[in-house]
Amino acid sequence: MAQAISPPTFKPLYQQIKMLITQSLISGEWGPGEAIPSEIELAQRFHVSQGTVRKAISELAQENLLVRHQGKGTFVASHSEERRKYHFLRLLPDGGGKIGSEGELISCERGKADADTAKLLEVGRGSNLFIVTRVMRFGERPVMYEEIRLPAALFKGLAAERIDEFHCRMYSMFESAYGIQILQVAEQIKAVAAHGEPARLLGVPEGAPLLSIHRVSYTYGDKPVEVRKTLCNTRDHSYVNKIV
Amino acid sequence: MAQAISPPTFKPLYQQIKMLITQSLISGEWGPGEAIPSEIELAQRFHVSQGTVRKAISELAQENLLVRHQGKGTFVASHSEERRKYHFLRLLPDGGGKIGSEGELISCERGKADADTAKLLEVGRGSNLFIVTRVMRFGERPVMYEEIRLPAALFKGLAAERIDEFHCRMYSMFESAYGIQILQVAEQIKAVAAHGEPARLLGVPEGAPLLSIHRVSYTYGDKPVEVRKTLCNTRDHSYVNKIV
DNA sequence: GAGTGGTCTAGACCACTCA
DNA sequence: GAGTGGTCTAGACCACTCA
Repeated sequence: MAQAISPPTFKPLYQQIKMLITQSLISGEWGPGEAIPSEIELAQRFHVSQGTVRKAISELAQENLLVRHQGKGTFVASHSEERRKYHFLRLLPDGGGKIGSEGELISCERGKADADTAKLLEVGRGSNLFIVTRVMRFGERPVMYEEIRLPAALFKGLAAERIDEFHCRMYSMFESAYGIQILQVAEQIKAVAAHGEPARLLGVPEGAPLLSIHRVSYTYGDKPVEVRKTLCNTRDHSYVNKIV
Repeated sequence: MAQAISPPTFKPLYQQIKMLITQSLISGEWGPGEAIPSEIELAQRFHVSQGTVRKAISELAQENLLVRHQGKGTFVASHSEERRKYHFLRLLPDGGGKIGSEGELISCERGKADADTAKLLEVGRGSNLFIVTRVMRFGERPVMYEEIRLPAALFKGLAAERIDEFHCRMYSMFESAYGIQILQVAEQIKAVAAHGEPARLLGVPEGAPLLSIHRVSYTYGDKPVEVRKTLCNTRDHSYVNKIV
């Protein structure tokens, strides 16, 4: 580990360390919320300097795989942390104020992947899926209608009861019940006209404008694990985004 | 500079260096696209080690104020760089493919700030504004209708000709003609029903769903300098967003 | 070959946490 | 007071650019 090979395969040491730490995260050597070994211990384990470990950890912290706390240690990121709980929810009430969402499970069914979904989830066409449908309320009003598609192979034995229990904190449930960490989501947003069942559940007339969000969620190694289609009534809420 | 004051006002050295470099950027000591002094020179100027300067520069590069090029030097970010040109445009064609937008100036008028705009731009209510209206086309079709409000105090002598010449590369024009660097934008997105002039210009029927984007743009020191309201026809385009 | 930023080390000292 | 991550230094060597 002390030397890196040169010409075509030059990879900085700290990136190799980054990959080794990531491997340990994937293998579950340290679970969500747990502390990883100190920088000094890791430096000894990998036979590099503390500075090199630090650089690797800093990048992993920036990518939200790890969380550093001065004086305490470095911890595996978890969706049960407060700062992470609504991290992927960008729909906020216009008045400002807190979110405090609750929801209602509509259904949890088995299904097959159509061509589009199969491609997005990188599974075979016709693969088994769970399809979860729910409505989220902020305050009194229903605001979001969601259809969530999950590969059955990764979510073995997913039951409506489990969904119902956890469905407001779905990514926490993915983490604790299936060991799946959502790290990144990619969204495509459009304005569409309301119709049918979703319109009825959201309490808006046919043809009313709704925000449509198509999301693909990724875990370690950019592996897709969820496809989610959301329809939002943006009368009193907005999707907020900051571009830097 | 060698020592930092302790108890209540502890600020790391590299953050003080960061602020000094930012001051030089604001004052225009180095213009957009120009090289700043090398790390070694800056270390000598500020009487700190190269590592401390490096840490300051790294953060500024991450915030897109600077761009580093190994072997060449560190440069002031500019909107004429290829990587920055469409940085704040998140509406992309669904098929993939290139953007290549062109547009058409509808009007460039003087106006007064209403209460909302004044608050967002942090200017007095009733302050002078320029209000630019335009339609952007991607390919043949009109896709976005935009109303852009700019404080007249910052954009002295803004003329319709200048807008027309540059209006597809507005932030490049802000930079070169007015020395204003857009560094960050905050957006609020809703689905709304089309009506009136914008509907006509976008060629959609009354009531058709459109994506509404309210943007506030910020320059150095989080100073707001632009309010922009956009209506998008998302039939063949989507607003894309990646959350990490 | 000279100059730039990028990596890596070893070591000092600091701020913070917890017992 | 012991242990953690955070800052800062000085110095070596590397990859890359350009003339």
